[in-house]
Amino acid sequence: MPESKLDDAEPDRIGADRISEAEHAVMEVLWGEAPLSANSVAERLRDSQSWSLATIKTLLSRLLGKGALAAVPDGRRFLYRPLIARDDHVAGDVKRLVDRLFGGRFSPLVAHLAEREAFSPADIAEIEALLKELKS
Amino acid sequence: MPESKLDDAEPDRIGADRISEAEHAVMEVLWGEAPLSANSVAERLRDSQSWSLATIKTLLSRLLGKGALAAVPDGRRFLYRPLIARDDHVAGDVKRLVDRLFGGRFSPLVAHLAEREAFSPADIAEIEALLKELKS
DNA sequence: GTTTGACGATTACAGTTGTAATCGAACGTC
DNA sequence: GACGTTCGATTACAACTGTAATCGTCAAAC
Repeated sequence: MPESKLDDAEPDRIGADRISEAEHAVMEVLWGEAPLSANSVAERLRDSQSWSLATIKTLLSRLLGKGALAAVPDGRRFLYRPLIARDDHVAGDVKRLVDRLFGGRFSPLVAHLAEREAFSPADIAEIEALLKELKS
Repeated sequence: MPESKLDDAEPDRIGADRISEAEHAVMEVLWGEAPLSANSVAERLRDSQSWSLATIKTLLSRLLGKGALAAVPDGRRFLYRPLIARDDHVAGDVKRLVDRLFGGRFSPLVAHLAEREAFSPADIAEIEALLKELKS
């Protein structure tokens, strides 16, 4: 039998692994600016988190292991760069939540938001504009 | 100083603990029908999950520990009943996701959904109806 | 009344996550 | 060229999760 195309049957495709919350914070930095050294990532995180440099390096390693990052050598260190698009990752997370909480349907999520008064009038206007564009 | 109103400063309020994915499946059953014995919960889950009864009992215990369930004695066993409202739990989960992925703002989430073509025309109509009601 | 089930409680155990300390190799400094 | 510094890599370790097996006890059936 001929070798499969790298399409669906391959479970270890890029970005397949889950990204944890702490890891996400690291990805967020690199989605904003890349490639960066471990130190630079740490600098960018200094305000929002109080992690030791060691912790951040652990997270970078794990993200490498998960295939979420690439590391290109730069002298004796590495520069890290995201391998997965932020948008794809976000879509996956949102989908998992919607599957779990809303039976896989998206509009009940919006209904939920509406009911819980999460929308300001400005939000509503914004969303209506979005929808209008979708319809056109 | 007078005791705080049970408002924001109290971290160990009901439902404070995170509910994991497997636990959520159990809660889902009990949100649909309660109180139920461990066995009944297992029956309701037999289709969707392939967990041993022991596993489900573990999950029930953990949910008890987290304060998400109450167990009322019924003869020599217990009947379990949710202590947290599904809607509140969902709201918490959604909020965490929105905080993590969309800077805490909800409309970007809707924008994301719109961009990723998650909405059918029927969805769009539904959401527009929702928004119209919100404005009224 | 002793065996057999049915229950909850306790214990198990590997994988993930949060959070690091430590190790070993290379680099720059004096 | 020995010495501290700087990296990544390895190891650590507790909490949480997924997934059970086992234990002790009470009740039902003989």
